[in-house]
Amino acid sequence: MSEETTAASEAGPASVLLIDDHPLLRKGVKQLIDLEDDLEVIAEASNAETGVAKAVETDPDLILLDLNMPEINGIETLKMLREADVGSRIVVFTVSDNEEDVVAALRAGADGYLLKDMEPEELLASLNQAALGKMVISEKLTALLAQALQAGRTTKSADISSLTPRERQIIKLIAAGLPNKLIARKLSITEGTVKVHVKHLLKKLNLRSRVEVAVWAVNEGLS
Amino acid sequence: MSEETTAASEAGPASVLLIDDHPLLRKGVKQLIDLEDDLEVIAEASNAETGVAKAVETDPDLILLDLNMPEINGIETLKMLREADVGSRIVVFTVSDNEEDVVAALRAGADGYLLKDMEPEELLASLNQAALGKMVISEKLTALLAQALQAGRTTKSADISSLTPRERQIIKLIAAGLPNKLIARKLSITEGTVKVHVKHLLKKLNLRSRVEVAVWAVNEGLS
DNA sequence: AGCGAAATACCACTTTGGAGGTACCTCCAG
DNA sequence: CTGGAGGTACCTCCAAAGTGGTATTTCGCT
Repeated sequence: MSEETTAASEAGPASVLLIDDHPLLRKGVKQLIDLEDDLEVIAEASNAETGVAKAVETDPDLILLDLNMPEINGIETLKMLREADVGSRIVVFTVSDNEEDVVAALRAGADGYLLKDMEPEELLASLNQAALGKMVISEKLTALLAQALQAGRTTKSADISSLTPRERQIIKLIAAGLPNKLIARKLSITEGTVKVHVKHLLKKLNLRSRVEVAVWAVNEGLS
Repeated sequence: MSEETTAASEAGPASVLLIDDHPLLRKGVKQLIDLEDDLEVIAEASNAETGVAKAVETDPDLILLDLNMPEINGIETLKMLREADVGSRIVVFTVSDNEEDVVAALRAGADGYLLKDMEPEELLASLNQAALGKMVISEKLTALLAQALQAGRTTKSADISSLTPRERQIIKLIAAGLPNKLIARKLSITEGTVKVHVKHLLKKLNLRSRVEVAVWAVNEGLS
């Protein structure tokens, strides 16, 4: 194997699905893309639901996704797409150069993040790259990203001082690799309660799993 | 609440379950324990199965567990006890001062590790401590333990050189906090396959969860 | 006296993770 | 050319993790 199995490419031009609630912009992008032999818009959608449906239906190579949509925003849509096991490359295409959006999108599994104020040629070049599997990010954002990643920061990211004593105690045990059950045993509380603390920890530190908590703690020196 | 809920103590002497395939030794220990007002042997077992059964049945405060038993060894028994959600303090009582055994026992959730060549008075003192929730370890072992923990080592612990390229690739992603699904996406393989690699990783590194793998990797500098 | 944060507990539920097993393919060494 | 190692996939099954609630107690601060 090694082909056919993962991406749905090979053969002709790479198929593109546009998801954007702005018809005019879709039209413009479509025209632009159709100038390119290697890319072809095979479907469009103006909201999350139909977007996901079309994605599942057409399994495109690339999905261009707007962030600012009514009702269900782009990040949610992104998650929905991934939930639906859409394997397509997903590139966020938006006006927002807000750090939180960028980080959230990449976190949610975006394969690229492009700003709508790009030059058309740049956009095409980026989309081609994306279709080939490269992660594409607008240059304007690289500095911002570097900064965000640097401090291990992602969005605001609180620090250890915002944690309660109990939480600090538990984070160390997580970093020691203990499962909730053992943490509970060690602290003589129920596993359910440990879960509550872990939940709060994840919330406060803006992390997504105990693994991230453990890594964070280790890097933070919470040995 | 705050009492009654966690340990099953209060009231009279702490109840003790002996699990050891050596009847004579059981008898000796029982006599010794019965000299102590604060401890009482309420059951005995000569193998894993009946040991677990009695533990579930009597929910003792303390379980004294021999490691060298036929058929199912002590470590397995220990795991079975924890599986069965036996909340009792479990103290391993054995002749083995082998590092692997000690580490494995503590890993498996033992609350103590005592050597059979202890002085009777020491044993009693230790058991009392254990019944009160203290972790008890024979002094002879402390040096060994310190050494084992020091290098993050636990048992022999293989190193990164024993991993295949694919495994090395995956361990980094685990350390980045990615769940299997995202790792699969990133490597363009199925989640099932990722699980296989993770399984092998756990086996090779002798770790018990992806959290431990992540911590190990971070400490190892696999950023 | 009253309020709010922290800690605890429980419950129902969904999603991940991990174990164990089979199977197929490729590449390389013996 | 046979066999093993590595990689991939798929399967079932069960445990662990996480989410969303509600609720109680304790403690410290107005």
